[in-house]
Amino acid sequence: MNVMNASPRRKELTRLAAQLFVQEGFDRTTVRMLAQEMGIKSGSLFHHFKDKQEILAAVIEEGTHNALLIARRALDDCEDDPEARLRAMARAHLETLFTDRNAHVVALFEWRRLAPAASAHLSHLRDAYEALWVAVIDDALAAGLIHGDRFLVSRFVLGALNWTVRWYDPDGPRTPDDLADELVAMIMARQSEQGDSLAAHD
Amino acid sequence: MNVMNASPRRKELTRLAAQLFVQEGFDRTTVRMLAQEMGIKSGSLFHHFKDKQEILAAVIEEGTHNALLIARRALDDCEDDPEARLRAMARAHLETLFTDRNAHVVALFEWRRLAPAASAHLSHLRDAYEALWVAVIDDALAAGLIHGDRFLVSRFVLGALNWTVRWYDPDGPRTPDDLADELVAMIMARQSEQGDSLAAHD
DNA sequence: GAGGTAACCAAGCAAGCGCTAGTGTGAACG
DNA sequence: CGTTCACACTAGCGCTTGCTTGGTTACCTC
Repeated sequence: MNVMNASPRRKELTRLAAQLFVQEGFDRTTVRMLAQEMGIKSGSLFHHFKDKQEILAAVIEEGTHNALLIARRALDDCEDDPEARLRAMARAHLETLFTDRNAHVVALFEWRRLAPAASAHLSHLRDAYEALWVAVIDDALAAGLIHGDRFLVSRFVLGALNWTVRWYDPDGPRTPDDLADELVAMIMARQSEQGDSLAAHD
Repeated sequence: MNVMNASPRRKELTRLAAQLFVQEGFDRTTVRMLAQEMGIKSGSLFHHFKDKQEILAAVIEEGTHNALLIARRALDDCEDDPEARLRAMARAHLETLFTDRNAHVVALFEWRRLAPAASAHLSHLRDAYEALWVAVIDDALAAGLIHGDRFLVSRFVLGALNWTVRWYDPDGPRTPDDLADELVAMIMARQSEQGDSLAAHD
């Protein structure tokens, strides 16, 4: 049922489903389209998933689970000052957003299609992830690195980051890390010389 | 066909459609649901709109049209310095986002459901709106009010603003103007309460 | 080689979908 | 008074939807 005990086959099917959900949207993706993409017939799909809803839940769970892992690892690996942690979180967010892009686009834009039960379960995963952000933002505020309302700042930052999936071009000149650094530079009260040179570079 | 020569009845129907599209999503909203909400039978709907697509286009056109009007008025009415203009745009954006919330949520999250023809037509409206933003951001950059890449800054700001529809509670303690002011404060290089010296650079 | 199991298929059902055709009605207009 | 027109209705067509059913393989285990 959950992301841990999924068969390899199911994982692969989940990946393909995520791709289709992004291309077409959840509602317009039919079980027949899913089956065809997977190289099986539509009836066989229900051997792997109870119903279409469960496919959506699997996609979102996989993505959110990975985001949590990547963010935790990034925080563990980075230096222990507020600026480094803030930058690490922003980088980790964009890294997972674009390596696991399909799953995250689905999580961001098709969440409401989840049945209430699945939504409740997955909310915990998402809350755990957001808690990491809030902690990092709080530290940055306490250190005077940024200022403003903790709630608003975190929402604005997450909004700016999440919205990148609507315009960012991975084939363009900018790396996800460039974006993360630029965003951190933008919101920092006291711009460092490094922030300026980053902004000028291109 | 367009937002100018629409009958009052059609405008009212468009408003109701926007509400349903937000509640259920475009794909899950059936013509029967729309008709019931409007107090007519499903067949009668096609007297007012050519097809379901046209309803979506009408909703989005109405919303984008209003956004453009409000933004232009806000820029006309405000003082002529970069900071005031930046603040005015942010306020106008949130004002239209929440007075016309349904239409804008549809425009933001159901744009892809538009048929190519309608999408092409409405893109011009949206581009005109974004051009206002780019001009204001450019002025703010030139004045040293903010710094960073003009492209990235505008994307980040619009992302942060647009994402508010996902979390902002109109019944909460904060007004849209509060949000706008806080966002502008967050990205401004020179915070008022902090006599930071950075006029030297750039 | 018997039994179990994971993976698949063919066929199709019941419900719901967008949309059309043809008709009725009351108000407006010459 | 007759015509027109906006607006609504009834009835249903043709198609697609998510999902079920009953059965068939291929492989693993004892």
